[in-house]
Amino acid sequence: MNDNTLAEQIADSLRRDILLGRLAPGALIKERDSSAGLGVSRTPLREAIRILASEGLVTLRPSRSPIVANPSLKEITDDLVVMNALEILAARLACMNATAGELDRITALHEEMLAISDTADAVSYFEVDMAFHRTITAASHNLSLADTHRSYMARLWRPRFLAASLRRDRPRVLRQHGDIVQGLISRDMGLVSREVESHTRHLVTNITDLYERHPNGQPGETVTGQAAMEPPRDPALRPH
Amino acid sequence: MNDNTLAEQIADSLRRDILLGRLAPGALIKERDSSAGLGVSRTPLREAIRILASEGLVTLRPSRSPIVANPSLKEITDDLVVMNALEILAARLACMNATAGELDRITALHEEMLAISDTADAVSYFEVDMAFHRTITAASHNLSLADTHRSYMARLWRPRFLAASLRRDRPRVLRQHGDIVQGLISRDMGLVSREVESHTRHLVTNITDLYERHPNGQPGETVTGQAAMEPPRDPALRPH
DNA sequence: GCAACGATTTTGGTATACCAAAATTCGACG
DNA sequence: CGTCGAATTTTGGTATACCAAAATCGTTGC
Repeated sequence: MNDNTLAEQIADSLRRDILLGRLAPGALIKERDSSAGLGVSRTPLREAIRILASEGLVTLRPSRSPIVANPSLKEITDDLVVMNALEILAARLACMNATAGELDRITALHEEMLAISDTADAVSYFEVDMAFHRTITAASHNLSLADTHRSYMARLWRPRFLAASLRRDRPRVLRQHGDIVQGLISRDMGLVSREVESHTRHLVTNITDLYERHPNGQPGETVTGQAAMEPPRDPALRPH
Repeated sequence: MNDNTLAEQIADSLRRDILLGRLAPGALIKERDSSAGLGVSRTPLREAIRILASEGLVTLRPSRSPIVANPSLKEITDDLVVMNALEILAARLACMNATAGELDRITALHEEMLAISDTADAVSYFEVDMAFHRTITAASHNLSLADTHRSYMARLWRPRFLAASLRRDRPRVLRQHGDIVQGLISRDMGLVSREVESHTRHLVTNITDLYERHPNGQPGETVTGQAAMEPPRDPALRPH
């Protein structure tokens, strides 16, 4: 059998459907229908739904069908505030704990992002953006922090993706990333804190703008393009 | 039937067993045996185990029995670092957002703690301590932050409880709590940040001491006394 | 017409049965 | 006496069946 359990595969599949907009916010996820649609039984589908609920992508209601989460702007902003604090902490810890190899990987991702910024589509561009932030978090050498941060990244995936699609902002983002890289390499905790904070502040502004243009439901239609879109990995189980 | 689902009740029960030390760190939780022992079927027990795993109290291993988590000192310290950041953020937000009523509740809890500090047993004392910190987090008016913080409180419950049992530290803890209350009331974000940080630093020291005296497994035997011990509520489902 | 009520259907929650890895046991062989 | 390996047992993963709330819809009485 496959190395992953069925429930995890289903969670991955549903997560893609939600994040790419194929499952609209507020849509019902009936256990019988969905499991039949995927050709599996209800048991692993139920488990998958709980996984997604713990990531904030699905809302559980007592004795009622789970629905695709439809967070309000306040909830998204609240999540961003928390993720901001986690990223600042991660960056500061990375200043202290990152190995030379990790700094190289971060630098390489930044340079790749610079290289493709003119030509890449939103999807490929965003993939590198995600990898950049995730690598910094990993360099903190704090597994709990990395897990929690990953969870917030997942639930903020869609708003972040939409914001990253604003091509006019790419120069600023790249400049800030460059400053963060500089701060990490020189192990300047004050600098990285300021830059991460500023980075998030712009993100909040952009997402607020987008949200006010498309108050509820789908800001922008289904994400098309390559199906090889990186589905965020579910939080790794920690083998203590 | 009861208002809570069976899986949640099982999770509550297992959580109490783990946190009070009735289930030793590293102990196997076999699905068949445990479910039979509780007189329920495997399905809700499985779900309960996933809940506890998401709280970090149980470790899942592929195709092997789940075991009670047995975190290393580094993992506990890592968790404390994250919780510290979350508490600082919560306290700063509470400075901005707390209502007068919430500040009153926080003050009342602090005064209750002062009143019972000489007479109370470890369990009752710790209950108030938990409530104090949880109320501050709630006053941040950021639900995600409160949930995430609650999760870290849960997984750090046992080390925190053992540290709080050190009676010699109570005067310092009470003084720091008083400073935090003052900072909140005067909405002085700098003050509360410093005090929360210092609070956590002492906690890390105490837990490190305890851990080095009892490296693995049980530092201190099963918690006895009243069975009415507050079992931490599982993270509330957020009705968006 | 319409509102209140009850039968039917739908749906999540739980129990049970089955399957396939993984662990264990025990005997054959060196 | 030790070691390797196959049969057996144990155990987590999955499918299916059953139950009880909740929602839906049709009916009835006003």
